[in-house]
Amino acid sequence: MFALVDCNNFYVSCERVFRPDLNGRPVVVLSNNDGCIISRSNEAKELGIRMGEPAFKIAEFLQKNKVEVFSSNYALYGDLSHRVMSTLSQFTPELEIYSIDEAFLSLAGLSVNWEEYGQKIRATILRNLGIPVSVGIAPTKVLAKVANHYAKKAREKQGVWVLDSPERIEKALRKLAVDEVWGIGRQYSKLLKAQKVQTAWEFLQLDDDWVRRRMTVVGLRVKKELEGIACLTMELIPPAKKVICTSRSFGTDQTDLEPLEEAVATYAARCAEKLRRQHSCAGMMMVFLHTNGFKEDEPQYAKNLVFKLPAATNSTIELIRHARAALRAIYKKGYRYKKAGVIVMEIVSEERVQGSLFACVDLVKHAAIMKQIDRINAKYGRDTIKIATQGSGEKWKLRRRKLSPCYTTRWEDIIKVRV
DNA sequence: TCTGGGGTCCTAGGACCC
DNA sequence: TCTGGGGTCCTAGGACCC
Repeated sequence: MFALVDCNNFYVSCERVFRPDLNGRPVVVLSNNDGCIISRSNEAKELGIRMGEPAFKIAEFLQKNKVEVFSSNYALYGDLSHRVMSTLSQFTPELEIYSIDEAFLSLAGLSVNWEEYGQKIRATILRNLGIPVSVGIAPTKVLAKVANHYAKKAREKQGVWVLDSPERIEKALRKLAVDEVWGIGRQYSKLLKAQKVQTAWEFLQLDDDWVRRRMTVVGLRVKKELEGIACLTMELIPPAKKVICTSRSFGTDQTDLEPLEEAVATYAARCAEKLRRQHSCAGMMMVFLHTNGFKEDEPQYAKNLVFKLPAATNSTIELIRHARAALRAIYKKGYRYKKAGVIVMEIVSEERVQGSLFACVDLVKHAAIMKQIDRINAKYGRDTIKIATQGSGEKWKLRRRKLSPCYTTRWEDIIKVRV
């Protein structure tokens, strides 16, 4: 058996942990740059606020309905996510952290009452962290997702749903719209609806060959999982990333080269940090920038440059140097830029870097410097030491007007209790 | 004024190898 | 006279997830 534990309205729930006065009220969290709605409390959902809705379009509505609005605070969400996962690890030797707010637990070999076990998980997370979660328990991962879906919907079940018999599974799948199934997105549900398939149960009645042909092995795997045949296994150790991307929209449009250089240098530095964290080096890089495609009346320009690095590296200094050169090659004066980004590819393990016969920088020396920089920044905070090109971000940094304090990760932001 | 950011996997087809 | 068999790598495009 597998359990899928999913935090309810995670970002909103994180904000509420430190603002209990917001319980029972409509609350939303915005994406980076205060762009779109990406998390909604139940009350906000009931008001009809849609996922992904641009915030400026409904600004008036939000105000009128007294919706509490927050900018994304990833430092807070990331930290609380860690704590949730560490609490979950008490319930199983096999935990797969699937995303910032979800995890699969293998319950293999456990002989307990599933319902009670789910309730225990839920109560523990709620007590330790103040975050409500839903628990779905079933024989395969896809079915655990289905169970979780029902756990969220049926409030009388108090957040736990178990699918442990063919009868229960059939009943659940007959009522489940096919596009709610994990792995069936917009395109496949369109394809399925053209075949008169509306529910997950009807999907199961399709011919395996047809599914394989039209939806590849991925679709067939989903079908088998729904039939109760486990095809997906637990991924206990997160595999190293094959591509790493850091990109942001700017708080305000940028025209000059200099702030763009700062931004791109900062993104390159973040990529370098991510590479070092997974003990990898990148052999290829892409730098891109573009104007705001939504502003149809303004001149548009978008360009990217992909190139091989002379030797695979995770040195901030090296990556910034190359990213900067690339930016200069694609930058054109006279446009209002909205977004830029750095992507690193051809990622290899640190130990398996192929040296370059013509290398003109000493990457071994760089590695030693990076190690010290990481150590200092880990202790004293990000960018305590940084490369000068990164600048201060004064001109281009994210808009985050409604940012909450970093209650759990900054000394100055810790809540003070008066006795 | 204003529209997020970061990933994975699979397939088909072409070029090329022995 | 006849037109094998087995394979890799790369790219573009399409699907999906949170």
